[in-house]
Parts: sequence; structure tokens; C-alpha cells
Amino acid sequence: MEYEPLDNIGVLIHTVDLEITSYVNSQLAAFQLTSEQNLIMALLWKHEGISQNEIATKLKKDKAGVTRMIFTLEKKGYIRRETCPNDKRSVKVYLTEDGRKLGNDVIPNNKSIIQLISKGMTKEEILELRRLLMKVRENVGRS
Amino acid sequence: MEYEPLDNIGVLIHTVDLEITSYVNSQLAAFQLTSEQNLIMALLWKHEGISQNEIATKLKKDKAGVTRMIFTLEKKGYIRRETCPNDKRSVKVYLTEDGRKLGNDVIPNNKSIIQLISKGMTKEEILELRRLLMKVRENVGRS
DNA sequence: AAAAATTAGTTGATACATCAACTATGAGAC
DNA sequence: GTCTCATAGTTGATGTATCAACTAATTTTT
Repeated sequence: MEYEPLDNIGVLIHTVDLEITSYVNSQLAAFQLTSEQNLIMALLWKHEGISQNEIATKLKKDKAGVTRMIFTLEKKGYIRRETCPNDKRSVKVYLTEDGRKLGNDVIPNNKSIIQLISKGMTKEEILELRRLLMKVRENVGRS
Repeated sequence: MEYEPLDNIGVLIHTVDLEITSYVNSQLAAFQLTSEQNLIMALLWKHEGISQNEIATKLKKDKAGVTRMIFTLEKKGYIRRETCPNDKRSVKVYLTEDGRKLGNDVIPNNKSIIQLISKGMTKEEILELRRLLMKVRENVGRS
């Protein structure tokens, strides 16, 4: 009855996650963006003016973390925060000119990153990978 | 030519990783261990007296992080550090009595965690999941 | 309208991943 | 033996994830 605490699907998923992040970060370094900041920017390139709360919901991230990432992006000069006049609790996030221009280079870059991750896999394999990952997700039942 | 920066295999793997970690942490909370601390303990339950460097290598973790995790485990009273007399640069890590006893409860717990993660999947599906994850790994080429 | 509950966001704390700079020790070349 | 290089570990910094406690504003209840 051997058991392999260091070599199981959970650990493998964690390792692959870190390696993907490392790769993505290396591809984004030139734009002064990290993988997670890039997700926020990607949202804003599609729907500018959404609130921090919407960002947190869509990215399934903790609102505390979103507050801090937004702060970092603001420091970098890519976004602008504005209190919503209709609901003063809410903060709407807008792109700056720099932030908007950044998309021209980063969006094509993102497309090629996404393609590379599943390079050499058939549509069926990608679907199967998704299905099996969803099965694991269901098993640990965090939703 | 749509592109889905927020819904691709990379993001899914990241999400599943976080959910697995969250589940594992919930199962380990009673033992005052986190998922990563548990990996170090699991190593020590098998090979007591290995060095921090061996721990870092086997867990593929940065040595800086290992230093800090070892420090935390020492504070918790589960391990003991001892400078190697043959190589004074090296620190050997030993279990305390508490740390050794902890294994009696945690090891069975770990086995059931590992089983649960791939519950309801056939051997072939688990192998296919591994294979596809290794393919992604190869694609991002961080090794 | 006043009280109670909910919501948006902030701040603080802890943990992990990663990189860079550093110290101390050891090993190999000569 | 000394000089050079490599190795083990530490410390500091930044970024992300998560939880808890908190403020301020809004919505619901009564």
C-alpha cells in the first residue's frame, strides 16, 4: 500500500500551474505586466469602466487582492480609479491612454501565449483535458 | 477570431490548483499544517535527517522558501535543525517527537486526500490527465 | 424614518513563489 | 597552501492568495 504524497495529480497540477505562470510572466515582462495584472487589463480592454467588485467577480479573485493589484496598475500608469457617482461605495476603473495603447501589443501576445499552451494537442485532447480538470474540481468541491 | 484571455486552459489549471490547495488546507487545518508544510513533513516521515537543500531539490522549491517553511515548522515544534558536522554549510532536518507522532494521523489523511482528488476517474483517465498535463508542461518548457 | 442587514472597498496578517544579493564553507586547480 | 569557484543557506523585496476585521454607503425591514 504505497502512497506518493509528492507525486500525485494534485502536486502535478500545482507544478504545471507554476510553470505556466513562469512562462506567461516571461512573455509579459517586456510590458511591465504580470500574468494576473494582465487578466485585469484584458478585462478592461473589453469592458472599460467596470467596478473593482465586477473585476473580482469575473476573475474569481478575492476583493482584497484586487484592491492591491488595481493599486499597482494605477502606480504603473495603466489605469485610473473613479468613485461611482451613483454608488459612492463603488470604484469604477478606467484605462489611461498608456493602458489603452498597451493593448495593441499585449493582446496579440496573449493570443500566441494561449495557443502555445495547448500546442500540438487536438481539439479532442483539449476538451478531454478540460473535462478531467473539471472532474477534479468537482471532487474537491470548493464551489 | 475571438480570444478568451479569461477562459483558457492556463487559467483553468490555475483555478483548479487553487481549489485543490484550498481543499487540502481545509483537511490539514486540524493538524496545524498547510499543504506545502505537509509536503516537507511527508518527506521527513520517509527520510528523516535530510538537508534543506535535499528538501528543496526533491520538492522542486526555491531554497529561500524552504528556509522559511522550515523555520515555521520549527516554531510549531514539529522539526529540529542541526548543522551537519561534515559540511558546516549544510543543515540537517530532524523530526521532533511531536512531529513524528503527527505522521500517525496525517499520513492516512493524506492517502484519502489523494484518493479523493481523482475519485470517480478510471486508471486510464488519470493517466490521460497526467499525459496531457505533461504535454502542456513541455509546451511552456520551463525545465 | 429609524434600525438592521448587506455590500464595496480598504487594511493588516500569514503563507507561498521567485529573484537577487549576500555570508560562510567547502572543493578543485595550480 | 593559496586562489578561484561552487554550494548551502539566509535575508530582503515583490507579487499573489486568503482570511479577518474594519469603514462607509446603500438597501431592507419594521
